[in-house]
Formats: sequence, structure tokens, C-alpha cells
Amino acid sequence: MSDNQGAMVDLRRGPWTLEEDSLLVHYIALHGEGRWNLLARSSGLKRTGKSCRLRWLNYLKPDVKRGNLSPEEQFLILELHSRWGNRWSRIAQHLPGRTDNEIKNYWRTRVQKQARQMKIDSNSSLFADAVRCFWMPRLLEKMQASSYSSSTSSTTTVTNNSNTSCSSYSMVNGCLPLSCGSSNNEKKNHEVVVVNQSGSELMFNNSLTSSGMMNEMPSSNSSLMDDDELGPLLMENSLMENDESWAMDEFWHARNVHEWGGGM
DNA sequence: AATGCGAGCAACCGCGTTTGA
DNA sequence: TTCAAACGCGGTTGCTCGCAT
Repeated sequence: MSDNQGAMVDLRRGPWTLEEDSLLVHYIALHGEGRWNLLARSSGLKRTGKSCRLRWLNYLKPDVKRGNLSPEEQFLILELHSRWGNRWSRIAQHLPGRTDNEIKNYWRTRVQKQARQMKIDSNSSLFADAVRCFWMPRLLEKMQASSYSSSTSSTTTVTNNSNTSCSSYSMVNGCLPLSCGSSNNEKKNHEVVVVNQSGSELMFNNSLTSSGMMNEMPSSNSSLMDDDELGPLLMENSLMENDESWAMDEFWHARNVHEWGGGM
């Protein structure tokens, strides 16, 4: 049977001890990663191979990054989740040093919390629009603010490539210049570019999702940022504030935008 | 000081997929 | 081609800690 390591006697469960961590790290230093069941049997650890793998990947691996998610990382998570849904591993591939588990926890504890407070389904298009209209713009503002405040040694900048007259992210109809709302004659080719120190750009355009369009965008025009084009963001600023809560009046504004196309 | 509660996070579990004999 | 073992992913659970009462 697969994953039936539980048939072995005397398996430990629960939190890992320092001794167990040390055993695992030393074993991997000698033999490398992989073959987790063999590792579990040979290392002296009374753990399943699965448990060893998880502990290594989520905690002990040297390049695992600890600490709060930066605004850039949060922005990326929101953006990529809007496109891929709960594909945590896939999303994690684009956040160096972050694990799928961490991203999943972030989504459940922070993002879904907002949905609960707003009493709407976190999978609904309404909530997706609320994310687009209120959360992501605030993250962009944080990203801008942090890049301005450290302009001489900035590692991340955010620019607005909008070719409309909208010159800032302070939102028309309360929206990030993506596709929030749906006024038909509103120009919709705003772009947001996140540039890292090495010059690679992450470009988001406004055609990604809105008003229930997510998950059905054709790949040909769904984004300017394809999988392989997603360069790693540098995330050196760990600015993290706890002002993620949205005022309810803003939410109701979002709902109006959603239901009435922003016409007000 | 004791207790209750909720948030955050580490770890576990079930299941689908991949691999290799 | 088949089948068992291993792997990886996403959902869920449960523990710990901080805060409010």
C-alpha cells in the first residue's frame, strides 16, 4: 500500500525536536534529498518519509525564507491566485523561498478572513473584484512607498504604465487600474509593472480577471506575464502592516461597482 | 492570576500522479 | 502492460501563543 509507513512500529508524530531536525539535516547533507521513505528508515528518525519530506521542504531547507510576506509577495499571491486558484505549489514556484504551505496558510488566515468578515464567498467573483479594487491597490501603494523611502538602495520599484490620464493608483471608482468594474467604454489597457533590481519585469495588465471572468481567460491574451516569464521578485523589504481590513463602506462601494458597472 | 478565545502556523491525512521494476 | 511504491499536492487538524476579560 502506498504511504503505509504507519505499519512500522513506534512512529513519532507531532512537532519535531531539535535532535530530529539535526538528524534529518545531517542525513540530507550526506545523501541528498529524495527517496524519503528510505531516508526515514535509514536515518534513525522514527518518522514517515512523508513527514521527513515536509519538514525539510517547509522548514529546514536552507533557502526557506522565514518571516512576514512583503507587499510584493502578497501582491503576487493575490495576482497568481486569481489566475490559478488554489494551485499553491505552482504559486509558490514564483515566490522564491516561500513554500506552498506558507502561501496556503496566508490565503486561509488573511485573505479568507476578509471574505468571512465581508460575509461573502471567497471564491466568488465579487470577492475577486474586492481584492482587485481594494487590497491590491493598497499593496501597490505600500510597494511604492517603500521604494520611495529607500530610493537610493531600492530593490523594487513599481511603475504605472497606464497610457490613460490616470496618473496614480488612487483609484477611479476606488479601483486599481486593472479591470475593476466594467464600464464598457473605459479604456482597459492599464499596465502595472513591478521591476526588480536585476531589471526583470513582472507585468500585470488589466485583462486578467474581473466580474467572474477569472478561470476562463484564454491564455493567448490573459496576461502579459506568462509562466516562464515570471522572473523572481526580490523581496528584501519585509514591510508588513496589519491594515488589511477593508472598511465596509468601501466594500459596499465595490458591490455597487460590481452590480452596476461602476456607473453609479 | 486564571481562563477563554481566536489567529497563525506546523504537521498530518487522503488521494491523484509518477516512477520503475 | 501492470502494479506497487514513492512522491507531491491540497485540504484539514490541532497545537501554541498572545490578547481580552
